[in-house]
Amino acid sequence: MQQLKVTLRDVAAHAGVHPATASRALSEATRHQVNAETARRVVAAALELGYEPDLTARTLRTGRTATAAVLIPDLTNPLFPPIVRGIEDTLAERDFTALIANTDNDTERERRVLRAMRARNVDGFILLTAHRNDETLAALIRDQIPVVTVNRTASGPDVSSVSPDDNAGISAVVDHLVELGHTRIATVAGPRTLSTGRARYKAITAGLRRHGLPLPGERVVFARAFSEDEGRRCMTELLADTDATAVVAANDTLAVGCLDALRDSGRNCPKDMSVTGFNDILFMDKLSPPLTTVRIPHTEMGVEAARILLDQLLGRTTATKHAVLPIRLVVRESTAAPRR
Amino acid sequence: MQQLKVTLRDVAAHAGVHPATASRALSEATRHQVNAETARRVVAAALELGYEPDLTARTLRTGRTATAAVLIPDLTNPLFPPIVRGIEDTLAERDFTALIANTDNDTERERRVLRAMRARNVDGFILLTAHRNDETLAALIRDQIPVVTVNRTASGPDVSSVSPDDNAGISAVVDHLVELGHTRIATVAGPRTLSTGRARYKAITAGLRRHGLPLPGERVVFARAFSEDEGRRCMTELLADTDATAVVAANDTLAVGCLDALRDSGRNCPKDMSVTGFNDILFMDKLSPPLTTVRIPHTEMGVEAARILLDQLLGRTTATKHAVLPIRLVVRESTAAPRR
DNA sequence: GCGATGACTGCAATCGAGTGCACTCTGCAT
DNA sequence: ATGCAGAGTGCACTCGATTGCAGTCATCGC
Repeated sequence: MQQLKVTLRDVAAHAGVHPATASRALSEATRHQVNAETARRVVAAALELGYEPDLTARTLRTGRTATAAVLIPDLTNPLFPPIVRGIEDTLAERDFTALIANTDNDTERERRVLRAMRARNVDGFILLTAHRNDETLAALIRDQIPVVTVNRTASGPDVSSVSPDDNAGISAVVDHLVELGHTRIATVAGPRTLSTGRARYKAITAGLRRHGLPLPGERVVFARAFSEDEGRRCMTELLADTDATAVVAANDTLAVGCLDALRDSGRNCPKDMSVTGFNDILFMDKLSPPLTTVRIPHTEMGVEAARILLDQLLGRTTATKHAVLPIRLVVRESTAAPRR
Repeated sequence: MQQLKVTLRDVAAHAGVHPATASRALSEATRHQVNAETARRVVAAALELGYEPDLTARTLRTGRTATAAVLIPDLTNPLFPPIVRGIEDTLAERDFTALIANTDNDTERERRVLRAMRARNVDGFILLTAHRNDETLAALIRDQIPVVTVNRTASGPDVSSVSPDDNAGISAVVDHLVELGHTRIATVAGPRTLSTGRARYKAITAGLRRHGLPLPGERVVFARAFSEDEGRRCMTELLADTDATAVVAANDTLAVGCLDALRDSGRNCPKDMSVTGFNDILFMDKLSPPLTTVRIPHTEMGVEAARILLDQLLGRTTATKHAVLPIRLVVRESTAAPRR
């Protein structure tokens, strides 16, 4: 008959020592303060009783929770689950837990989440929600709480970050389209308040310039969010008045909306218009047509972010680190040579 | 200059009362024990200082964490994120938090997760991982910890559950196919160790029988897992020797694999073979062809599960409850009348 | 005028683990 | 023999909020 809750005192009693001694014997760091034979007895007793230290009590005493908060815009967006898994699995290796919260890009909600997380004494934060002037981020830095941003970065403060190589990705896309013979290339750009939106937009202008190609204003539409609806709206707007033969969307979700708009307008992709995405989220290979896009290492990004955070939490380093992970162009059937 | 950590003693001092009084004044349930004017002063002080009670300390004392563990097979499976969001949002309304963990359908991993969760003193569990003889579930029930299973159920013990109406869903699918003129209907069934696999398989045999149609052994293949690979394998196996004109897959993921296998074999869906899925996960409307499937109320399932758990945790009831949520057949383009 | 009732409030213990400090005891050097 | 170092333990307090119990004080009834 296993007891419902085995406490340190139980273990100590069972081993015939004081709880303090038992505590020291059970912790790797303090074991040397205890006689080897005593330590052995305590460990044996702990094992026999099935002792699991109460994390709550430990936290109250030490102030550390072995927990990291993960703030994401919306778990339902297929970009995030693989990243979150990478984070969770990596944290778990060190017996850390992730607390996930969705902000829906809503400032008010984000504030609430932040308070809730801090009331829970989380040790650090992983933000997939950073925007250009991020008050959450600023608050964390002010209070010296370890943070890592993933995918998106913020301007200003020096914070560890993990992001895909936006520049290389967009460059590859542009090169690919130019190689196919496109010269009139348009873009559905992401929101300028998000680093991914800005970085990719800049990369497009740079990429086209490199090939001596222009990007006139009428070939650029900025989405107000990374959503299918916005993709559809932007594409429709472009279609109203453009001679472009290809559209570079700032991410897959926008690209999916673009494909919808093309279909609705009776146009064919890729015959009438090539479309590209970014991220290569789930099922992009199953669309009609399968989407040419830029594959980013989703899980790896999560893994790397968790590693960086753990390095800070375990005190192995305090230096900020910026990881830029390699991408790969995945050519599928949404891109083809322009008609004539 | 805000203090880094405002404690109850600070609030008490600021209001000129004892911490015990402050505690009582701040809790809805004990406020009546305190003089109204005193309570007002305490509340004002708390507000002014920006006091947030330390959840860790509260937990240590009360044994309640306001936390629910959510065990899912794999967050990366698009079926789960919407359910999890429903859970999280509903828990948040009562200031509860969800702790999410992935088990990958691996017993060993599940055991580890269970221990970790219990060390964290979670108040209750929501299991999306239940299988027929579930030892995790059994352990929780033995220790009288509140549990709700979602999507899948377990055999045996009486546990609260939330599931889609598998029976009605498959019935609707069968009716739809029969109406289109199909008489030779095959199935890629789910694993028999999972309730969803069994229930839907039974529903198919029942549905066909209702129409006086047979389901001979050569028209049934059981998948070993709900994966695309298994869908592909099962469909290939069926194609080797069948005169069926339609395939009912036990869920969308299997159906996606079926579509792949059909394409690989040079066949056309729906002309050569109709295919149906179950769940209507993300992007099923964007496949080629868009998948006819059964839409289940993902988010609602999560919401309902969280509600049931909260009812138990807040002591509003101890009765188990079985919610079966309504489904809706979504006819798209992967089903059509059989060729001739 | 005195006891009783009840409304408030404070005291002190508690939850379980961790840790600074002090104490004991052994072994060794002077 | 005395002193000292150092290993090993135990004591007691801490973390912050909650709560059973007891104490204070005012009010009311008789």
